[in-house]
Amino acid sequence: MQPSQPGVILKITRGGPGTSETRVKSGDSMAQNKKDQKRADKPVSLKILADYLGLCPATVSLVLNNVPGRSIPQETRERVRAAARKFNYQPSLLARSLRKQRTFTVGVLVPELSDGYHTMVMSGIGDHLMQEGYFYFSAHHRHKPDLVEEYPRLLMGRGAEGIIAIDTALEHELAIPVVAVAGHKKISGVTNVLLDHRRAAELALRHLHQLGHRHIAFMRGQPFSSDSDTRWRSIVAVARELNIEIRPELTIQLEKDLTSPELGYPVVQQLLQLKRRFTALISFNDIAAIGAIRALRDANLLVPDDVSVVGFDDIKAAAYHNPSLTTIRQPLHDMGQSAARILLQRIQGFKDYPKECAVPPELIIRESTAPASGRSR
Amino acid sequence: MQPSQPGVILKITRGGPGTSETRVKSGDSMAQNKKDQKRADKPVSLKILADYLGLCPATVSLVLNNVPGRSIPQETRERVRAAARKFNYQPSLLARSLRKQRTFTVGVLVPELSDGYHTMVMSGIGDHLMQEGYFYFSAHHRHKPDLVEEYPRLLMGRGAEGIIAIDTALEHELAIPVVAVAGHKKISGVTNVLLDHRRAAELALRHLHQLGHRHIAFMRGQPFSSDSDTRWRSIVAVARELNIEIRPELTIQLEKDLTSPELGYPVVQQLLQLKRRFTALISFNDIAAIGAIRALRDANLLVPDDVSVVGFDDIKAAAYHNPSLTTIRQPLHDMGQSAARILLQRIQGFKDYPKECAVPPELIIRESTAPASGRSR
DNA sequence: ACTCTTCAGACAATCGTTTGTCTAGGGCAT
DNA sequence: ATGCCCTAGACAAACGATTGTCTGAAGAGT
Repeated sequence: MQPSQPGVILKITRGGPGTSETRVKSGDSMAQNKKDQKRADKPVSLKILADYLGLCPATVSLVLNNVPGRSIPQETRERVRAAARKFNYQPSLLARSLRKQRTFTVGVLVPELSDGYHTMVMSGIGDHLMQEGYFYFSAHHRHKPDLVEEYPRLLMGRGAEGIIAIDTALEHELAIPVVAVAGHKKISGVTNVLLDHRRAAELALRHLHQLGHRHIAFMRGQPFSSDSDTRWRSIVAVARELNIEIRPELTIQLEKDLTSPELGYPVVQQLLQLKRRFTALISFNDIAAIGAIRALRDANLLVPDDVSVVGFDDIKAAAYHNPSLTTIRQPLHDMGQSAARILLQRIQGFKDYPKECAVPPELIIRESTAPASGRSR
Repeated sequence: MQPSQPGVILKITRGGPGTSETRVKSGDSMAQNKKDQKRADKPVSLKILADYLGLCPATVSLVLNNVPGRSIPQETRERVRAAARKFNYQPSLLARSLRKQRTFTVGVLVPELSDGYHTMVMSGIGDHLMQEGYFYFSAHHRHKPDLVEEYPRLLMGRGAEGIIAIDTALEHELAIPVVAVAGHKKISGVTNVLLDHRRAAELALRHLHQLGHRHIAFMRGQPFSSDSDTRWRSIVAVARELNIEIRPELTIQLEKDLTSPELGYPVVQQLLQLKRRFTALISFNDIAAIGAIRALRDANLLVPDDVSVVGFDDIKAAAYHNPSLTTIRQPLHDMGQSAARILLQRIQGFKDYPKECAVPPELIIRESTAPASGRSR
């Protein structure tokens, strides 16, 4: 039994055979009698606990970790556990990591923290990692190449056992497993989790084509966005098959590094100034689509009556925008989870990991698309 | 000069007086002659570097850290630095942290990873922390009390030197500095960064009052949301001063734990079924406001013609919604930055930290509010 | 009474750094 | 030639945990 001893932190309960000093850590003068250990100057370590119990740190460690194959009587085990509870002992993951060469930590590289796309992926990642007992550092780089280069190194220095890179242009192989979400470059040691863009292009173009749209404007993503290129090439390929013409003068290009709808507004304004006829617009993503719709509306064009708009991603706002967005859903949360799952498998030494994991998109039809009316510009 | 030696990793360049073994780490059999150390089984440590240089680890550490007051000739310094570069030496922050008892790591506690409010605060936090050379663990708890209790302990075990809690109901004091964003409970050792809710209520109510609204519906936040209570009390107080009546039958209460506009939709639907006249709605936040607007529209009510809606937060979607939202802006990014700044000050031992840091809200007038027309319900 | 097992736990090395102290040797002045 | 100081590093002890090996004592068996 361990009666609580207010005012005294360390006390040898039973003198051990060898070490029977009442060693009191230097920090713990008797001035420390405020409360039990509330204002803990330092968290209590294994050694402190061991001294208190009259045992050696190793033994305490064995008990608390339930190491099998060690003979320690039940009574002692309980004494140890009681003391651990009493002092609210929390093992130092730092020390443990150093010793075991395992940190249960990964690094997550992301361009931006407050963007819908990235945060939905991150929530999938976070869910899986926390569930599996891992923690993660997130580092945002805003597409700055020097940071993209530097952060993986720093993360490794902090013990990251693997890295998940979201929409990030990694340049080369790393010494630890890497999973890239929306990564297109083939790099040795990097698993790419990405959308089936071919299928996505089919869904979007077929939908518009079936609605009778023949004059379609296209918005290309920013050069630094990983998906831009692949998505565009898929669109071009599918358009050819469907005999849909892609006109250069109806093709606009995002440039700015924004995560607000402001992204899509000016480019669509410019498009409108050309006065070319089009009845539909395929936007690079939902955020830009919202900006595009605003630009159309400001030009007295109704969506979908005059122009149909298809978004991409299906971020949360898409369903509640006015008009609600027809969009190509990426299962972002799932993609994050898959990325985390694959990464942990690789960390745990699973060799036959996939080099690539393609997930299927889904067409979500809402209000922003309608049959081509013919009266539009 | 250090000619590169492909195929040989460790080589004593100059025999030191005492230790002149060509000690090769067990892992580095001569099978490892693929490339220099690309597929690094293990990152190169100070000891490996020291063996290679014929120095002792301590000396190498002294050089690389530029420790002042140590006499080491320039030539040696350069030799050391060249080797560090060559092997791409990255010090283990783990080991360093253990030794120096400083981790340059903080923990961020957040209910949800993919919510506009939280992520905007996080981006402010992230900006400041990274800029100051800190990394952070984020942990999301979805308002589950056991996780809210557990995560701070785990974070401390991982060496977090401080914690930032966003919209999180902490219960008690911790042994490390804590800054709460939108925390209202007064807890010893916790600095609260919060909005001036009194001022916010004034801005919202005055605005509607000046537009002629007299029948105003109010939406209260979820009980688990930190701001709910304070915000509501401020509204009640200001309403009394302005002689605005708060009718129970026009007061609705959010319950669900959602971060999508779905949050506000059903409660407003229910409100509409009561068929009570109101010309304006003050929403708990922008997300719920978007859902509310959708509910109004589905009931054939126009915003702002029939009902004016005021949001709260000014998330990015607010400006681009249709109609764009009149809202009370919280400087979320700034609040995150302030929280991080205060936390780091406290970690660095700054004693006279504020117990509270109130930031001013701002009224952003957009399209969702208009003069009361009288023709509304 | 003697040996052999087993039990309960101590001991020590280790993970990769940092940092206070110590020393061998060289150069200098006397 | 002697003593002293300085230089350039080595040495060792941490930090807090884990883990393989070792030992003293008690108990069992003959």
